[in-house]
Amino acid sequence: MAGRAADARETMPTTHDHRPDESQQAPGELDARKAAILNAVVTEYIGSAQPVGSQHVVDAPGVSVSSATVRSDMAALERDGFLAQPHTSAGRIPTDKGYRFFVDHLGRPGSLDPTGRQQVRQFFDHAHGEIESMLERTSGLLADLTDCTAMVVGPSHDSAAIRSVQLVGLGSRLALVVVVLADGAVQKQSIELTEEVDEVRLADATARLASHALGKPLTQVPDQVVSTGDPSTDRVVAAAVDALHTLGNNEANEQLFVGGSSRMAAAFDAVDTVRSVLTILEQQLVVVTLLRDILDTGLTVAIGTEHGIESLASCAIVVMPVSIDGEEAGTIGLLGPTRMNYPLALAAARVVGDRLGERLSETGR
Amino acid sequence: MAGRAADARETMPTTHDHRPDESQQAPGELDARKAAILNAVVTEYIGSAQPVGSQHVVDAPGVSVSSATVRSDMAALERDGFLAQPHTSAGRIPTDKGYRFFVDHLGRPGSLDPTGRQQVRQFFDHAHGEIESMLERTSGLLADLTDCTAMVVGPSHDSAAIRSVQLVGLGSRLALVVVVLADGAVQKQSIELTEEVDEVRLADATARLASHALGKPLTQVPDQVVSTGDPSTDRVVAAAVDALHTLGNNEANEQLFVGGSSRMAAAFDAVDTVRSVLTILEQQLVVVTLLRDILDTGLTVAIGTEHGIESLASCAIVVMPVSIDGEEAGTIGLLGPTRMNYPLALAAARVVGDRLGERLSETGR
DNA sequence: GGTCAGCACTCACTAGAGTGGAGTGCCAAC
DNA sequence: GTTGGCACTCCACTCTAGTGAGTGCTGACC
Repeated sequence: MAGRAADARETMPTTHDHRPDESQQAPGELDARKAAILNAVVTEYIGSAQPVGSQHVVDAPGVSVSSATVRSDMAALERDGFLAQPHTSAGRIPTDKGYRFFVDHLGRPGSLDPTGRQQVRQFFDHAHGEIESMLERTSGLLADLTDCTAMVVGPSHDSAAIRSVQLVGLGSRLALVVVVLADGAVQKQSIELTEEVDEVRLADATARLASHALGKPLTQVPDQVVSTGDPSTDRVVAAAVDALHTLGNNEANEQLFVGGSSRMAAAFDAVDTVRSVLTILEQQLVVVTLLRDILDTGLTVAIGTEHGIESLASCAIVVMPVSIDGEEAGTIGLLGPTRMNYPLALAAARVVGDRLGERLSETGR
Repeated sequence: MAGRAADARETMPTTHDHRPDESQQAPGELDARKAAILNAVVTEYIGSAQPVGSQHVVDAPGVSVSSATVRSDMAALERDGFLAQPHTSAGRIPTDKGYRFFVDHLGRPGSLDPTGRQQVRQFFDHAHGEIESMLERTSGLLADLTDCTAMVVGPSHDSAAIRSVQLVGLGSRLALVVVVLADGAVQKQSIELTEEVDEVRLADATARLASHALGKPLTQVPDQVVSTGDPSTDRVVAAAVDALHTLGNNEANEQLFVGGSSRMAAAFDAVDTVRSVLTILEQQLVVVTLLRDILDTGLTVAIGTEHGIESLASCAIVVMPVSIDGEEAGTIGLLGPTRMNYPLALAAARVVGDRLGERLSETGR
């Protein structure tokens, strides 16, 4: 049998020879029919989660050949790493590379179905409340639309100017620095005082702090403050400036909202996988970094091992930046199994991202 | 065979007759040995998740009888609803009623193991930062200690007096009401203005608002405000007072932090159960209400269907109020399968709850 | 040379039969 | 009331076909 296989392979090189002529009319490195077959396999597998056999593919558009021919093409696709077989005599399932090709060349841009569009419209028509609760609910919306777990990262406040700063006494030696930024964010940081400070001094300190910090982003508040003349007040101001820097350098600066994490449980049937994915989702910093990394590499979709996180090897992530007035400010992410519905997820992320951006720029500043 | 069973039952009533004499020295409604057997079954089942046979119980403390006698007692416990059999010729597993008896009468108060105590001590020694992040991390600690999902509800701000109130302009017709409460909480609410308002008027409005609202809890700020003399400023103040009421009546007043939700995936092997439990956990309001309901009924532990939520029928919940200076302010909850380790969970909740309360009363006011 | 019907083959999945063992309930005896 | 003994139950496991969806190969056709 080994002999036969070898014979067969000798007649095969033709598969490679024919590429130059056909690759022109086909996307990427695959001829049109192979692309169509890959498309059909991915599409069906996304729907059924079952290995796809050659018979299921013959009726797909662009594939008007017999199942035998499809089989031969599928074998070629497998050799090239686009498809895989769970075991001999089973159908094919797409590999990460197969999904990648699908996303890059095949999946039509796709748009939301009318129900989805309606849902989005309704959501943003009735959107109200503070930005945090809106982002929270947006994550829920996205999860509903795509049946994926949705991650929404709030705008970074790095460049937002301080609009107001105030010192509020809370106890004899405890005060709160409350900052309002130009984008409407409110942040607080408590400071312990080395001595008791009365209301008048706090007011003085607030005034000095304001004249010193107003209009600058948190990170760019200068260290050196002109003295108020009163050393005790000066110490309070210094502590408050420190607090502002702490806030500015806070790495949990961007808030993360995760919606629909329960959908990961439906996506996999191995409880272990579910657990490890949920463990990742619990780590805010990891998730935020992950999304940023993907964006930084210029990707919109990260499939399987393309992002570095091992526990998410059977997942795909769709990311979409949210921009306010052209400026990048926040990120949307969708997490699902590698066999997620990419066209839908991409469409949903795009639409919701755009609308969210518009919405935020209306109210935000 | 049916005949035999009937015969057997005729000789059985003795099981009931003997109760009056023995129930004195035994807790609840069970004689000492049955209680010991139940104890052993629950304890072993919590550890192994496997039905427990009579043989596994004979060596347990308080059970110095043969397996045959144990079987007869187990049969009685089953008749009384404390144990159940997955099928004939299988061991017994505790019913909800069995767990209830265990929790009420058997499980020794129990304390954390040294490692756990160490962990708690370390945590609170190094605890720092704002209350929100501390509660968040507390939920993580609890999850680590108990291997359950932990829920931490922050203090209610219902009775906290307003310590500072301020209006900050954000755009031509947009302003932010920023409130600092006596417990250190900062809340914000944006208000849309019907007309453009300059900084001077905002300052006037802030001053009036302060003299009007300072020292009162959010919900008790009076509607009627003394006029500033300027109708435009008055309108701003009115809108701000409205905003304060909105904040005060916000039902999401108490923040919820959920930690270790991934542990639910490890607790059940049915993916469906995991999904439905996670779905509940996503609904903040439901969870907060649930915890409050359980506390209100005077329970510390709610097992199976004792709380009303159907999707949590295979779960148990441990709740523990957190008090600051004797005043109830927050709740700790632990969610696990009904076969969770109750003594451990109770001990952990108590210790962490106490320490958290102390900690909050130190810094909070 | 690509396409295709035909064919032999592979292998997960299912159903049924058989077996071992953990567990039960009952009973007669102590 | 307790106990050892005994018959019985039924899950869990293994083994054995049998089935069917799927494959790869081949030789013939256009």
